[in-house]
Amino acid sequence: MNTLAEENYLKAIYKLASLTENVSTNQIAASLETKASSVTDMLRKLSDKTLINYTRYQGVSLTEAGEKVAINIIRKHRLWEYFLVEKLNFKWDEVHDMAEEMEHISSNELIDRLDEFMGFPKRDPHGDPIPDCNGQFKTNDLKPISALAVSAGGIISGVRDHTSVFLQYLEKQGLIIGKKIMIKEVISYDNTVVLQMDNKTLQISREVANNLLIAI
Amino acid sequence: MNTLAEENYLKAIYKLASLTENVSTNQIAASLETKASSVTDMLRKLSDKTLINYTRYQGVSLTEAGEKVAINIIRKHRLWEYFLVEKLNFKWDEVHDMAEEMEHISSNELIDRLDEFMGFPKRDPHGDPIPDCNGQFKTNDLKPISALAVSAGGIISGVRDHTSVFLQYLEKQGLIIGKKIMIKEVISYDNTVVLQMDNKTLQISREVANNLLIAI
DNA sequence: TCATTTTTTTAGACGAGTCTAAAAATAATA
DNA sequence: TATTATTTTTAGACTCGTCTAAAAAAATGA
Ligand SMILES: [Mn+2]
Ligand SMILES: [Mn+2]
Ligand SMILES: [Mn+2]
Ligand SMILES: [Mn+2]
Repeated sequence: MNTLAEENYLKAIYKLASLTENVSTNQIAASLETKASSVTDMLRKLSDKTLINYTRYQGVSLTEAGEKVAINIIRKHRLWEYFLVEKLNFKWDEVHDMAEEMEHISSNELIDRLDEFMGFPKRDPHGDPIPDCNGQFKTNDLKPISALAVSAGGIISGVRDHTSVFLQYLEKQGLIIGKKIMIKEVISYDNTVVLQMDNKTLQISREVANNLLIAI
Repeated sequence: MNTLAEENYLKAIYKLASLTENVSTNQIAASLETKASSVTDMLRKLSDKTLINYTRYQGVSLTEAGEKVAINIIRKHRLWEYFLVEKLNFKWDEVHDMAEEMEHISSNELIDRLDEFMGFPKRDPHGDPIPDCNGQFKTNDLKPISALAVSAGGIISGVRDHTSVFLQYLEKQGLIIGKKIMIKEVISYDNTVVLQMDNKTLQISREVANNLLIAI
């Protein structure tokens, strides 16, 4: 059907499209750690397969067919992550790279049965919604902690950064999904956020606050 | 580490080596449904990586390193097949092609945890032994039914042909792993084998008898 | 043994996916 | 608006894995 490289491009475009309507060549290159010239080549190929809308210098968007493929890859990624954590007892910071490979296992029958085997989970270990077999899922209506005002609060429900080093830091601080937090203060000097959790006070940097998502 | 193509070549060489000591270029080409010239190219590459012993026109054998890689791929293949049948309720004739993809998932930690999750199974759905995490496994001491004399018998314990069409045929005839059979007669005209199973008599062709393995 | 057949290797090409360097188009700014 | 800076595309090359066609080596057998 589609090659591994094509699938990775479609997924990257899908994720970038949630931020900006039309995705640029350079954005894709940065996201896939490749060169703009390589991206241009691939865009022509994906365009020929009518998986993206592409006109030179104009940026790209996914077609309906392309979006369907992208969502299916994300579905696989998140279900495998869930499997690795819930069934094989990996930690949430260990599963992303493995899922990056497993999301390309082609069989849909397999992934549907995996979904059923695990009881149709709704969220992956990082709080991201898992699309169902028709590609439907609730969009995450989450805000970064950095967007909250003082005395506002909520429940930790997702992360923007899936790297092992970030997730391990959160774990160490006890900042895991499901925890309730409240903003006590934002230090104006460097935007450090002081927050309350479990009757404890702790400080997180602006950068961490940007990458930690709260359900309000 | 090794590419997908390299892994498939190593696995093919390993399987062919169980039949003949030194494996020929043409044998590999046939087994992988590719051309002899492609095989020669890959052999040079695998030789450079010291995964095979290769001298021109002489055929190949795996080095210790190459054999280790091959056994690990087979371990992954069989564990995934077991998973698909035992956990996701696929039938034994449905899992081979999926496992062909899954055997290339790289993480050994993952496969070791999968092994543990399933209780360290010793045989895959087709009766083939599953190597443990050190590559150890009992060699299958099985004979094809066609090698048995009249009035000899045993327990169906493996298959030589993993194609869906063959396995479905066996299933339909009730010739599944664990069943006890006994040879009643071999018809000399075409070597059709008449056998007894569950107080029933049934006939199988020479070809089927060649591909159905018995523990004696 | 020597000619013929078979097997294996080499030579040269191709597509996929990538790269660097340079050109073209677009955006920013003086 | 004209010039400069940035972004994007093109041109040409490379690796990987494959192919066909042809040459070389090995096996067969008259
Ligand atoms: Mn992930
Ligand atoms: Mn995730
Ligand atoms: Mn198999
Ligand atoms: Mn098997």
